[in-house]
Parts: sequence; structure tokens; C-alpha cells
Amino acid sequence: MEAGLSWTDDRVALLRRLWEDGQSASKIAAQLGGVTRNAVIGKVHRLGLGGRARGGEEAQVAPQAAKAVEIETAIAVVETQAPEPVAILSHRPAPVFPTPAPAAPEPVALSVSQRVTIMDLRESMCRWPLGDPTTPEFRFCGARSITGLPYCTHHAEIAYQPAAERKRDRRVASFR
DNA sequence: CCCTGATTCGC
DNA sequence: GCGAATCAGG
Repeated sequence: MEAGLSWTDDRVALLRRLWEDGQSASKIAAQLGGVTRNAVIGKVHRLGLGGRARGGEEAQVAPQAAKAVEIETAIAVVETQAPEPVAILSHRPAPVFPTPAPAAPEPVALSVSQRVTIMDLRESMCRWPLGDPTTPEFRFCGARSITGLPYCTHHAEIAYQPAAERKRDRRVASFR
């Protein structure tokens, strides 16, 4: 389902854009998907884009890129620090996807939802998707993931339900 | 330990 | 051409 990942014209174009925009290799790799930061760096050099961040001294992040990251981070921080009204749990908005069965409201102690953009998502963070991937509001859970797994304890329970049990006790993972 | 890019070199 | 391994550094 995810085959043919290679340096197609559009992927190269995106790579160029992001690299020239000052994004780091690892972040670019994350956005491209299917490649490591090494692959990105290797490609950058082959494209002759290398030597960025040079010019005399060490220029870390491009101003505009820094600004963008700054904003993204600010958003993440705000959403994280915001009191996150516990009440919202008992009064949540309608699910994005149709919910066939009532599906138990998951009384789980969601306490703090990190919510991070792909920019801030790291290996040790829960990769459970939140929201519509096609919108800028899209986020990943971001909570501390279980070592060796891509999800936090909460989402791992949803993601890895025993086949047998899942058969009858099916619950809809409406990505919320 | 987290991260960064740079380089090498077998494939 | 590709990218893992490795290196050098913050």
C-alpha cells in the first residue's frame, strides 16, 4: 500500500523547497516519509544543494523557517498548557466519522494530551493521528510512547486489540 | 542523550 | 543513484 517510494519529481521538489526553507534533514525525512534523514542528506548533496547553513559562520535555521517552527511550537505549547477543560470530555463534539455503535466513551484518564505537529513528532512520541490529515489542524497524539511501539499506552490499547476480542467487542477508533 | 549536517563506500 | 554507517560537532 506504500510502495514505490523513491525520488520522484514531486518528492524532489518538496525536498528542495523544505531544504531551502531551512528545514532540518530529519524533519524533511519525516514529512516525505519512507526515507531517513541520511537519505535526505545524501540526496541533497547529489542535487548539489549541500553546503547550506554555510556562508561564513554557522547560520542555523533560516529566519522564516524559524518563525514557522516558532509558531507551530507556540500552537503546540498553547494546546498543551491550556487547562484542557476536563469537562470537554463529557461534552465532546460529534465525531468526524460516523459512529455505528455507541462505543464506550473511553473513561481513560487522558489527562494531558500533548498534540504535536509532524514537525515536533519524535521517535519517542505517540504517532496516533488526531484529526483530518488534509487540514493544518492535523496533529499526532505526541504523548510518551511505549518503548518499542509507535503509540502511547492509551492508543496502543486501541491499536492492538486481540483479534478474538476485537471480533465481538468491536469499538470504533474514530481518531479522536 | 538529544540533535545537526558531511562523508564514505558497498550496493 | 542510493542511503546506512560513520564521523564530527552542538
